Order: sequence, then structure tokens, then C-alpha cells
Amino acid sequence: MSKSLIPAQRRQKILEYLQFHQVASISGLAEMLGASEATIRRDLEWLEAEGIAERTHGGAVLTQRMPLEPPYARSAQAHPEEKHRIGLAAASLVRNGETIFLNSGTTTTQVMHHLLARQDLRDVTVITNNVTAALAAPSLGFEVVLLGGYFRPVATSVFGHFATAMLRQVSADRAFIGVDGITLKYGCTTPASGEAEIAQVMIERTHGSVIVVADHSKWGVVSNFEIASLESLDIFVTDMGLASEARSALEARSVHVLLAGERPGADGNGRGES
Amino acid sequence: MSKSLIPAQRRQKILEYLQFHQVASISGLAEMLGASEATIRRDLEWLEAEGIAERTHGGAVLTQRMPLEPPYARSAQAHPEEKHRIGLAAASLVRNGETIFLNSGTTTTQVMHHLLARQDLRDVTVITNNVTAALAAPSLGFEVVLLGGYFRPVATSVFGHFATAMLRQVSADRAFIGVDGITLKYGCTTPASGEAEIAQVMIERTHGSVIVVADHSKWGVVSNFEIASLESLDIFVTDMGLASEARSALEARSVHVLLAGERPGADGNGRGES
DNA sequence: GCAGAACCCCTCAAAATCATTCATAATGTG
DNA sequence: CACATTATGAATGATTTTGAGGGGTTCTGC
Repeated sequence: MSKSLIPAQRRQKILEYLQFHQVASISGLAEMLGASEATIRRDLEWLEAEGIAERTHGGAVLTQRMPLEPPYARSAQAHPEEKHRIGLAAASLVRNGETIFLNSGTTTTQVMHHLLARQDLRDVTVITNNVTAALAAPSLGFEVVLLGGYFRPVATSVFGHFATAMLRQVSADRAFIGVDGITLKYGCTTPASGEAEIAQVMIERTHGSVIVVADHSKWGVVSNFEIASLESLDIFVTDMGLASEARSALEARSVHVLLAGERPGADGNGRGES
Repeated sequence: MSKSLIPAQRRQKILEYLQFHQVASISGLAEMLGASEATIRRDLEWLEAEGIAERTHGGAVLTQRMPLEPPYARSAQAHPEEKHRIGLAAASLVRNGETIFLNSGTTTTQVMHHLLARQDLRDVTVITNNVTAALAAPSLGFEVVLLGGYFRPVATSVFGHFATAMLRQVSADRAFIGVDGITLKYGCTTPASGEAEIAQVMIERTHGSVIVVADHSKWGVVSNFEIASLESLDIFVTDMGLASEARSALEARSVHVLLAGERPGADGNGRGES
């Protein structure tokens, strides 16, 4: 099986761990990854040189100043498996002829991929500020409207006055909103104010269901800018890692929770890796 | 019975795997694909040359930037060498603090790459409908405004009412316009009406010089939709393959012709990455 | 402060991976 | 069919990574 990880894999796992726990100890990482402490130490040194983490005695903490040029941070998608499944489940909610909003983020990009994979969809229009999602579109079959505005390379998305002004000229049947944090008290939040504004206007201009997509690690997280309170949401698509109390609390607030992978179904998507 | 995959299939599988997992080990891929490690190593080398992946010890990681450019940019580049030089020459016309328009096309994308390579530029704003060019922008240093509108996958650009409406709210010091045909009689032309409209409005809203970039094979070509007559142009940047009579005729119409590579210089960049 | 423990930095040998070469097999071309 | 071109897999030293141990440094409880 997994004989031993290559350096890049190990560093990715460390980064994932850090993104979740903020802080990690050398001894803990060494045991978890099956490597010696000397190796972990070298990895942390590398992460520090990349500006991702900061060394401390006995371990490391995640760098605070997050949104400034993360050379590696972006490639390290946090929970690829979960996001994949969430995208699949979310995409299955769309019906023929609908117009949908899609904001930026790796999870919503997954939704786009699974939308494109659905052979049964016709006349679907996607309106998005997510450039990566737009790029995934084929030459035929889908109409994609890309919002205009200031380009944000780290997220490959656009934001700003032009984007929101353009949004106010359109509307959609559904909105798929990726968020960085979701709690009962503060609702959905994100660290970039421009992204928050886009998502707000998208929700405002959706006359059908508003669907938030996020893996379970986002539950209980509060970021700087509010996108929407829970009252604005209709469906929350996440993975099975969500605590059951969280689910009940959300349902009590009339947010329908959809756990991706709940019913495997006869999918046979084909890719079965370990 | 596919006892062994052809190289393209294998690379495709590696790419799929990488897009899902971000990182892959050579030993793992070799086992999964039933090929020797030497072969996998060669494949990764190839993927790296294509700008898709990045080699690391023991494997490779997916390139973080440039989500999916290669399919287009790489495949159908007609005169790469000339376009490279034209882009370089055109980019050298830009000065600090300017705002410039850039329309779609491989040649204008080259202009963007060479703009980014110029270390001396500060406070330059690029306004474009060229999504590929926008994607090339780094996190810091350049302000890129991406027009909104209907997304055209084959050209990775946007067009339509939204784009032109947005253009009419801005203006620029220079416009770099890529065209598909240029003649004395019909001026600049392109086969897509949407692109023609964008270019028209860009020219209309440029208060400095209008610069057309195109390799010499475009001379004498007339396409379906007119972008502009020669009277609207200030500079035509092309390569040394342009016939001298053409040059004289253009100069007589007060279009300044700039032949890229006139002063070859010590470039030596050769081929490969941009 | 001070002792003990944990941790860090450094060096070094073993192990893994890499680049390169070469012979063979597969594929394409006339 | 013969030939040129390309792709493949094994073998080689060179390079990188890894883990362990010695000795100095920082932390912790008192």
C-alpha cells in the first residue's frame, strides 16, 4: 500500500493538518506520518521558507497573513475527496433549463465539473465570477456568463463594482455558494470582502434555492466578512464528517442538510483509487 | 484488449490523477499504470515541459497557476516564434502608469506575457476580454480588469453586450489589438462578430495609440467582420516577413510599422515556456 | 536561578531517487 | 518489406533524502 510518502506528499499532509489545526507538534507529525523527527523538522523548514508556516519550539504554526501570494497553499486543496463528492451531490440538484449562479472556490469549481459531466442537462446557463469554472466549459452545450471586474489571481476570480453591477442586471434559479466558514450565530463567512459582496448579491438575485457547499471542516469557522445569515439559505451540501448536532441545529433553522455520499447510488463514476 | 496504454493515454491518466490528488509519486503511478518508473519519469518530464505539472523528488505536483491553458495555447499556435517576438516588441511600447486594452488572441496573450516579464513597469492596469492573458497575471504588481460577458471557450475570451457596456465605462492609454486579417482596402478584420465589436469599442475608447499586433501571414487576409479601417491605427507590430511594399503602403497611410526582431538582440530564449 | 528534560543543529552513513546510456520493441513511412 | 523514428525498460554512477547520534540550547517546574 502506501509504502512511504514522497516529500511533496508529506508536506501536503502537514499543510492540510496545519490548515485544520493551526498548530502542529513535531513529535505528533512524525508519528502520524511515519517519518523521523529530523525529516519533519526539515519539512517545516521548507514550509517556513515558502512562507506557509512558522517554526516554533517543538512544532510550527500556520502563518497568519494568509492571503498574500501563497505559492504552494493553493495547490494543497484541503479535502479533495470530500469536495469531489460534495460537487457531485450539488450538481445533481440542477434541472434542465435552469440558470445558476456559482461563486469562487474549489468546491464550487467541483460543482461545475460535475455539472458538465451530466449528460442529461440541456440549456443550462451558468453565471459565475469563478474563472477556473468558466475555463472548464466545453465549446458547446453550456452557456457560461463570466462576470467582469478586478481579477484576483490567487482565487482566479473577479470581484468589485463591475461584477456586482453586472450581477444586478441578471438573476438565476439557483445559487451555489462556496464559503470559508459557517456557524449558527454568524452564518456564512469568507476572508475576502470582495468575495463576500459577490456572494451576497448572488443570493439576493436568486429566486429559487440558495445552496451552500462546503466540506465539514468549515463548520464552526468564522471568517472576517459575512456573506449571509442562515435564514437566507435553503440547502447546505457537505460531507459526512458533519456532526449530527450541527445537522439538527441547521434543520431546526430550516436549512436542509445534504450529506454527500449518504446514498452511494448506482454511480459507477469510474475512478476508484485508494 | 488494451494490454498497454499509448503514451497519450498514460499522460492523460496521470493528469487526471494529479488534478484529483494534487500530488503523485513515481512509484505509485508506475504500479497503477503498469509502466516502469523510467517511463513515468519521462511522462512527468513531458508534463512539466507543458507547464502542467512540477517535478519534485519522488513524483510531481500539479502546477498551481494556469489551471487549463495548454489545450488551446499549445495546440494551435501558427507562428509561435514570430508571435513571441511581436509580443516582446509590442510590450516594450508600454510605459509606467499606463492603462492598456488587450483583446483576445494568441498574439495579444504574448504581449501580456512580455509585459509581465518587464521588471521596470509599475502601476500598469490591463483591461482585457482575454481570459488566458488575465490568468497569466501574478498575485501582485499588475492590476487586471477582466471584462464580463458570454464566455467563448475556443478563444477563452468573453464578448457580448455586457462586455461592451463595461468597456464604455472605462478608457485606456493604449490598445493592443490582435486581428485575423489586415489589408489596405478593408482594414483590420476578424471572423467572430463578437470579437470585432469588442475591438471596435476598445479602439473607440483609447486616447493614446492604437497598436495592432499580427504576424505577417495576416497581411492581405480579409475576414468577415471589420474591426477598424487603417485610419484608426497608429502602429502595426509584425515580423520581418512583411513585404516591403506592404510596409511602404501602410506608412503612406500614416500607420507606423514596427518589425519585431529588427534588432535581434541577445534573446536566446529559444523555445519552451513563456 | 537550577536541574532535568525536551528540543534543536550539525555531521555522517545508509537508502532512495535521479539522470543517463544503451539495447530492444513498437510504431510509422515510403 | 525495409527503413527511420519513437517509446520502453534495465543498468550505471551521481545526487538527494533520510534517520541516528553527539553536543549545545531552550523550555519547564521548582
